[in-house]
Amino acid sequence: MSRDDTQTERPAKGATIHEIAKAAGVSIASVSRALNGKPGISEALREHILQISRDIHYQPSAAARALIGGKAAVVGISLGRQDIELRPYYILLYQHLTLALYRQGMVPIFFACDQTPTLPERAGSAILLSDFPGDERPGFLASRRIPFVRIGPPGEGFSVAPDDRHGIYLATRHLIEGGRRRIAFIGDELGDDRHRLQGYQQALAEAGLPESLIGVPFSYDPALTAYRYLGRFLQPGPPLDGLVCENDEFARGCLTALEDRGIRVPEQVAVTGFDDLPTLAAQLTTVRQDIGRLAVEAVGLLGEAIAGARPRHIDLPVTLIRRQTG
Amino acid sequence: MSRDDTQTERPAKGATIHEIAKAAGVSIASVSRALNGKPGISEALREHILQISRDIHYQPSAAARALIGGKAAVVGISLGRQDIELRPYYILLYQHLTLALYRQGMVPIFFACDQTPTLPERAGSAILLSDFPGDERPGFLASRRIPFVRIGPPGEGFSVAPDDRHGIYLATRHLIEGGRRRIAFIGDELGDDRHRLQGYQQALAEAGLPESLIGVPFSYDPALTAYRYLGRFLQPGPPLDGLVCENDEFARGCLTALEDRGIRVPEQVAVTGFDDLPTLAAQLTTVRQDIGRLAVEAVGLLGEAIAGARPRHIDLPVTLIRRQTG
DNA sequence: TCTCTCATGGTAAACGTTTACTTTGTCCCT
DNA sequence: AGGGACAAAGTAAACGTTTACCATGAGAGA
Repeated sequence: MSRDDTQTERPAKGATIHEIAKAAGVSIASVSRALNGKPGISEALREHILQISRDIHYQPSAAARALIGGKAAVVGISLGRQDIELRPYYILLYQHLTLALYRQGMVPIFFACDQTPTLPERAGSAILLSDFPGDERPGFLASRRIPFVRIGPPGEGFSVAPDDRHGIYLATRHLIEGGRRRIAFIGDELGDDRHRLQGYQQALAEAGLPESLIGVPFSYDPALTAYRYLGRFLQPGPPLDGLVCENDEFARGCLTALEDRGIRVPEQVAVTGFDDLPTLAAQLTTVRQDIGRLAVEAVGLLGEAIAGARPRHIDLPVTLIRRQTG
Repeated sequence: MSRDDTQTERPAKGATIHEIAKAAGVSIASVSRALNGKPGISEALREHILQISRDIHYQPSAAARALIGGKAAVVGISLGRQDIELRPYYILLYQHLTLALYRQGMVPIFFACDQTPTLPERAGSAILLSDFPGDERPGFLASRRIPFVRIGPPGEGFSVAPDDRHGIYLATRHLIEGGRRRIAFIGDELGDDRHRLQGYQQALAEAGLPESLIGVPFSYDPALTAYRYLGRFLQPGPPLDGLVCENDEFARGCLTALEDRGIRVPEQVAVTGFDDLPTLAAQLTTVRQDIGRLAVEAVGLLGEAIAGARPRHIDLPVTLIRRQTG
């Protein structure tokens, strides 16, 4: 949770199922059926009700649902690769998702990636985190007809993601405009961040500069890994003057490695991160993404998925935050 | 969430206010009044009702309370020190707490340490994580008459914690029994883990061995910090044959540092951790604590605190897990 | 044309509390 | 002794859903 987040512990009072019913001129039972994608209602009426509920910003009451004990309110959150599912970025995302779901009257339960096959037993819908190439979860959920939303790049079904590629492009461009000419990219070629590498490549190509990739595998301790990988790279002296890191943790590891070698930042080497995590990015020039918004959009899409709307992707804007390191 | 956790997405159905009423031969209104310390009921009857509710292990449904409109169902989780609140251990704890609370029909919302003064506006009770010496939160909450539970060492009010001291004692004893004689402790003297140092000291004292403390401050990247601190310590060659680490992350950093210097584990140096985090402790000899149980006990105590029972502390058992590193 | 069947939509109960309102009964004052 | 005041306890409504069950009407088979 960002520290200045205005938390609402209950859905704002207002719009109930009864008001939708009144506005639509139907009974509350029909509204409930429409909202939960239950059968026994005509497609036309469902659409009509959905539209009204959108118009009046209807928010289901978590308390009422919990009281009943229905399973519609349970959302499985399927974590991604086991090695990175506890990174600060995901933690923040879990928290925001929890809050966003609660505001919609839903309850999250967490599933490790390899536990996901058991998800349908417990949850009525799902949010998939950090999908990766070859990820079997979307297919699995689709085959079980479980409504779900991916947090990741456009593809089949519902999805939402920050504009990774553009974010890194911005950071790289920023370094280039600052006069840097030997810019390396620190990142993992695999995983759900593969679009970030493309942003780096695009910016360099446009400027006619050579690429230099330092592949750092994700792990439980990204900062330490980056520290060691960069350390090896720096052996012969600094062959570079700019470092575009795929996330803030890599950037922190790089900063520490540079500091331990007496290399001045940003005079000798400029460093940028990605995410703008509150606890990590203190002085870091980085690309900010709005995790709170990401969570809200994901939950919104989930509502659409449950109601059976047409799949779509939402791309979230990112902004370059200039601080001391570049 | 541990991967084999049997999750229940709904609160277990249990005794309700109606059953108490029937057992006591009174109306539910009287039961409610007794339970909430409201006036309009005789002291004798109140006592009687309280006794019965205790006997049948009554747990109020926070969902129902939330429906009515109170904030009784909202539990503020006050995070600890800002620099460590995103560590994997706490993440796991958040997740388990969230689940345990849902099972009681309660909803957690998160407060950063410095946000905690605003907690009473939103939540009816609280769980305090990682209290530290000089922590003002318990006093603050007590003065506002907010029921709360600390996750930490015994003291005033309700609290629950794993037996930190004994766990480290076990690990240290294990190394001593394995023939190690120059055993260092890697940890932060501050924070809520200060009891772990004591366990180390006790074991060494009993064996008549000298202490050697490597102070490593907590931070967003414990593994990297440990790596660097241990690195300095190792300069003149390995002056030690055992490393007792205060947590698994420190241990991982130490293992990496040793590996980078070609020091063999466990032949030359044995290493132990603490927590047994699923993603970190693969081959690590470590002390396991049951985070799921910790969360459940914390929520149970919170129920007692709300009902106005007598404060108590719960000490949770820990076990030594022997793997390859020691 | 009369029923039988379905699809559709409505009615109302249930979930577990809190609380405003009502009833009962006791005690005291005149 | 009659009535007013007050404490103690009960009754029932309300919170916002979900869902089992019932009602309606249209189309179809006879």
